[in-house]
Amino acid sequence: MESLRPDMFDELCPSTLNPIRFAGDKWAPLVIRCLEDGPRRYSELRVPLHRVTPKVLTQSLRSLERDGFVRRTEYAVPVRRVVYELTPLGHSMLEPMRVACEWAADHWDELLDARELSLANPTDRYTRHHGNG
Amino acid sequence: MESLRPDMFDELCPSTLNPIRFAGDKWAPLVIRCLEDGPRRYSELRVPLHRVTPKVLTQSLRSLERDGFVRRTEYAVPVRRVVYELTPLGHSMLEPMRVACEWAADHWDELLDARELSLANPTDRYTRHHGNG
DNA sequence: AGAGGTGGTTACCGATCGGATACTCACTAC
DNA sequence: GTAGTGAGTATCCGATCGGTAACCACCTCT
Repeated sequence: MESLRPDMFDELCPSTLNPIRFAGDKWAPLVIRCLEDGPRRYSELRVPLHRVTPKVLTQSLRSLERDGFVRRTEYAVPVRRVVYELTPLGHSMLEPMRVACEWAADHWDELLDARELSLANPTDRYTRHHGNG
Repeated sequence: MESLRPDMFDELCPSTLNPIRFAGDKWAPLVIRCLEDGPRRYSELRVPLHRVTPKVLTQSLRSLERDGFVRRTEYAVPVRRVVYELTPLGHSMLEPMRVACEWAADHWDELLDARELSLANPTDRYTRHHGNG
């Protein structure tokens, strides 16, 4: 299993633009993708998710744990070590996520074009009554 | 094309529990499903979405329009009539939404069980140090 | 002229979300 | 006994979200 690259998510569009969201909060889908290939330590997750503060990452992990997508295991020896891994339920999310990613790959540009277009021509819908019509 | 029933969404779980979210805001996926079978008027949408206030519904529709999922068409005669319909891009969302709904149908109970279980046994993770051990 | 319908808008409000910054506790290695 | 590491917490803050309540412009029908 390869280690997670720091630029794993650098190419992604900001998630506020994301038209499809899974499992709770903003970062949860990215966390799930990090765990796709096997268990990871907290500090490992922080590498690709370097823009997420520890508080927020913990929140996200706790929420995923509560929902049964992720299992948290703590080892105390020889040094403190906490690993997170997908449960079967978590794995089952990968399929719909894959479909959604495929959708995004196919249609992302259309969406962005629509946004730019609507920014360029704001619909001036209810200002008609200012005229003398 | 059948008219939309008022109880169309009554059986749905509150959307805060929804592990999969599409296209922007809270109500957007429901709006898309309302438009699945063809164009609908604003007042038609308000029937199944009777728990959504006009402000919020309008916001949702505007956002879907900006993103190119929905087309808004206004007719002034003989009475004011505004219809909303899915664009091809909007239609293309139905497929990933279907997959996500299938996922939910198959795994919803697991998720709810996990939640109840974690509510019943809150993980008392960092209170160990209160003891004498 | 007034009632009613259609498709909204505006102002306000509380809750939640995500982020910034700083701090902590347990443990190990030196 | 001090420094470092791993895995977080604590506190504060601003922005956004969703909701309530009230209002509005336009049209048609009677």
